[in-house]
Amino acid sequence: MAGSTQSPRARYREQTRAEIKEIALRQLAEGGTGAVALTRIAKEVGLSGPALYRYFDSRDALLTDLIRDAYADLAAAVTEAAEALPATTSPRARLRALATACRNWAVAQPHRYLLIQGTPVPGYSAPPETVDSARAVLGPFLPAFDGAEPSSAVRPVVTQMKAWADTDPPVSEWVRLNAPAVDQGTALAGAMLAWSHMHGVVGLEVSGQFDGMGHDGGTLLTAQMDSLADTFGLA
Amino acid sequence: MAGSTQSPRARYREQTRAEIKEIALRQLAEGGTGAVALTRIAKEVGLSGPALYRYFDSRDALLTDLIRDAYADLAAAVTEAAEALPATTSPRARLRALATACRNWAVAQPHRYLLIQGTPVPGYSAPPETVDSARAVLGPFLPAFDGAEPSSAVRPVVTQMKAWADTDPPVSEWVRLNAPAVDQGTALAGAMLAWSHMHGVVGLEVSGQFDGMGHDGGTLLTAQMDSLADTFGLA
DNA sequence: TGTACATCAGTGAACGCGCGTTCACTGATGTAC
DNA sequence: TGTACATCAGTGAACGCGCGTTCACTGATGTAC
Repeated sequence: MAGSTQSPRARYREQTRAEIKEIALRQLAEGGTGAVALTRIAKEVGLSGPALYRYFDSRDALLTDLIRDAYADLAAAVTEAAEALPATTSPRARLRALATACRNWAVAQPHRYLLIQGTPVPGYSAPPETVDSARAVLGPFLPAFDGAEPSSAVRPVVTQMKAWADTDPPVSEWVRLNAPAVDQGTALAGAMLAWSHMHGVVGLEVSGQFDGMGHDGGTLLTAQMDSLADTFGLA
Repeated sequence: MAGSTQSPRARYREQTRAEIKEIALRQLAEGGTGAVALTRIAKEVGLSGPALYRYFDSRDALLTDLIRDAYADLAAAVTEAAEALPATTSPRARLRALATACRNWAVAQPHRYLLIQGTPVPGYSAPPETVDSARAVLGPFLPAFDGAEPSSAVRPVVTQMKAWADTDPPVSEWVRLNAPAVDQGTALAGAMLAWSHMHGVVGLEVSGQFDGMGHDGGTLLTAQMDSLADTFGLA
């Protein structure tokens, strides 16, 4: 809607911006953050170097955009997966489905996953909206812990998360919005553990640590989600 | 012993090599892999740029050394922790202790952890001995799964690991050496899961993702190890 | 509908930088007889 | 113990590179009256 009312100039501008980002992503995939170079991007788009500064204030601004996009994209993938679940889906199946959606996204585009979850880009500080995006990714996990009864092993985590929610109103609010009926400490602990499991598997997989092990990250992740469900006494 | 028979020249040489690496590590800590620059290292050691080539064939050779050292160091930390355990230590306590040793090492020197487990260095291919080092880190985890009875959640992983051991003799041999009495699939699955849990927590922690969450990686990791013990029915 | 002006995309030249690496060479330290 | 030679650490100059970014400028596209 906003798109169709755009002036031709603005539309063209958006198009070029998109093309620039696309090439930047390809460079990222090929050689990591350090390989994203304005000069070479310009050459590929068919522009002179300085022209890029009409579209991005600096190299950092471009990277920021890529990071923001990646977060939003991952969040969208998870949200979409959550919305595709029938209302009758068991918590266990929900965990599986969401975690798998995350992993699929990451494995399909490792460079983007590494961009947001990997080694922090040196000298670069993430925009504050990153926190919101991380929440958008994790939000759909929260309601899976409805009626959970955490085992003694994870109870310290529940306690710590409860304390966090109690002292950080936005967090508490976020949990309430996504999972109104669930104990806050339990929901947060569950989501936290799910996140950590996810990153454990995907992080290793994406860094190529499983290569030549005749071994599949999907099996590992599913198993971890299943035992997470067990740990929280979920159906 | 070998050290004391070294000629003065050789000793001096080793000393300079060590100094170079030390500075490289500091650069790594300050600005990531990309910040490791021979030119600046030389200046800090008080040598001219080309002189560094007497000590390392190239920048890549230096990085290789750093990676090898880091692996060896981490492996040593874990091994040491394993040897400090009394013979009567419960499997559960063993898992906790080893995982904590890993985490302590990583948290104390995040840049080195990121060097070996983080985003792969672009254009750099790891030396094959890396596999051995990874095994040295994971080896001490294997005997913890003596007498384990894996829950149904992780049984698919056990099956997959069993298949791996059956088709990869060196792996099978490695498991047998570290945990002769344990079912190979079970031991491998346990170590794999422990590794993944470890990386999940430490990877997020080291990338600063837990900042401002009033929340501690140690609690999370301990909880994960405890539930891993539960999942495998360990005492 | 035409004109005057403002906005915007894009250019080429230039700056300054630090990088990895090669080369021909010097002087000190070790080694063999 | 002395001498001849080989090895090694280190130097300064130089190469070529690509990088991010600034600047003054041109020409096209939009906008207001």
